[in-house]
Amino acid sequence: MMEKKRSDCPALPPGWKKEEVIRKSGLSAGKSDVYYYSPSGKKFRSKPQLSRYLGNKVDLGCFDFRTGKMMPGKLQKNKQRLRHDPLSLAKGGKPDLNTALPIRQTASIFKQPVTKVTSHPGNKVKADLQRASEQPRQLFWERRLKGLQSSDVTEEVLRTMDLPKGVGPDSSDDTLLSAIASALHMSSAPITGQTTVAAEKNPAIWLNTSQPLCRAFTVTDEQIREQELKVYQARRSLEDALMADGLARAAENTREQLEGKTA
DNA sequence: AGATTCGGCGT
DNA sequence: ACGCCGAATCT
Repeated sequence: MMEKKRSDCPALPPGWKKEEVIRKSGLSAGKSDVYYYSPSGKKFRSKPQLSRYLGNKVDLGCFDFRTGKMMPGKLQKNKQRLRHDPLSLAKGGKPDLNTALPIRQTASIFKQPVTKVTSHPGNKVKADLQRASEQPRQLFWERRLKGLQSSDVTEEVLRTMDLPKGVGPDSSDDTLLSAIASALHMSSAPITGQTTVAAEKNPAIWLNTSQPLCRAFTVTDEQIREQELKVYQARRSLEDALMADGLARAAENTREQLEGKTA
């Protein structure tokens, strides 16, 4: 069989090969596709894929995927946006070519950028742990959560719960539920709701922004017991499901082994 | 199953 | 016009 021509690629670490194949038929006949092969033989068919794999090893900022050469003067748009609007990367943006900070993969519904710590002695980034909680918040910031809903795997929207009446310009149950969940995520302090009645009359002055926009509530022992029961039951059914799955897998394995021996 | 190949979406 | 990647097709 005819070996494909894979050439060395000087712009990449030793051992990497480049291949160009011409399309033979179809509407795009005559065009070509470029592939790269790692020293271990893995195939790469795009720059983002290559970048993901190489990580910080090689800066592909000015690497031209098609030609396989470094092109001084190819980097600009990505960098400018990064300086001016770092958070846009947290949303949709480009698959950053390893110039962007990673986003913390936590359960919080807010994307939390990782703090880049350098070795500069004078660097005081996050020297005091208070800073995170001292950051100013918008009044009514919960409104941004409006319309967010949780759903299960079948995309059935989960029923919201009955909640104490809201305070402020938006008091729909779904927003309030999100606000409470967020409050639980973002602070280890107790979540009490708004404790001063004044907040209802003039929220702009009396609102406690680290508490969700609802009247103060108290959680009774009875409610705690109900919730404990729910968690217990959920754990039981999960345990059952895992057990059943384990047995099914075991049965499957032994069946395959028997078939292998008799074949 | 894995490799190859072209279509076609998004920019 | 082209990069990128899904998926049909081939081995």
